[in-house]
Amino acid sequence: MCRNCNRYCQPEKSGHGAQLAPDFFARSVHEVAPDLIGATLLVDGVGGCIVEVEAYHHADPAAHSFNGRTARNAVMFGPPGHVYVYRSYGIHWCVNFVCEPEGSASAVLIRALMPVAGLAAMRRRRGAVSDRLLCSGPGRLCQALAITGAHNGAALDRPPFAVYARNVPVEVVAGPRIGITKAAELPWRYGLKGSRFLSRSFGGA
DNA sequence: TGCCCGATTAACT
DNA sequence: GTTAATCGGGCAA
Repeated sequence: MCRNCNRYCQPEKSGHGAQLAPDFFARSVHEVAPDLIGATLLVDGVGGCIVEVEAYHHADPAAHSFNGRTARNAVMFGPPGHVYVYRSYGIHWCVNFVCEPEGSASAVLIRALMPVAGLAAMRRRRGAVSDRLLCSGPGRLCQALAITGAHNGAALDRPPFAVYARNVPVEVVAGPRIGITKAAELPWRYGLKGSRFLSRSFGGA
C-alpha cells in the first residue's frame, strides 16, 4: 500500500469502489468512521481520498446532538447518508456524514482529504498554500471543495456529492479527537496510517 | 437581550 | 508555542 494512498485512491487512475448508498451509513458510527478511511469524496468532481475522520455519537457529550434537536443540528436527526454542515468559530464550515438509523443523531466529521481530483479548483479556492495543506483540516477541506451551509441536508448519493468505497485494504489508526473539551479522552478519531495529509499526526502513527 | 464559548485557522514570536 | 480573528448557537435573565 502506497504510503499516501496515491496509487489506489485516485479514481481516474486505479479505479475506486462502488458509490456508497445510504445503507452504508445506516450502521453504527463506530463502524462507518473507520470504513470511510480510504474512501473518496467528490463535490462537483472536486475532492479526494478521506484520510481523517471523527465519530460523534448521540450519547457523546461532545456531539452537537447531545442536548437534543435544535434548528442547527436538525439534519443529524434525519436519515443517514446526508451531510450536516455547520459553522465553526464563526469563520469556517465543517462537514459531517449523518450515520446510523434515522433519529440516532450520530455523525462522522470529515477532517482531512488527500487531494486527488480538481486540484486547480482547490488551489484557486484555498489561495497560496502547499498541496499538503489544501484539505488537511475540517475548515480547509470545506473551503477547497466549496462546501457551505447551503449544502446542509444534501444527500451524499446525489449531485453535487458522491462518495466511493475504498477498493483496497488500508491501515487505520485511532486516537483522541481534536479541539473538544468534553469526552476528550475517547479514541474516536480515525486516520490513514502514515498519511502526510492528516491535520495532525497520530501519536503512534 | 446579553453573555459565553466553540468539532478552527493562519500569522505571529 | 501563542494568539487574534469572528459570529451564531444555546442558555440565563
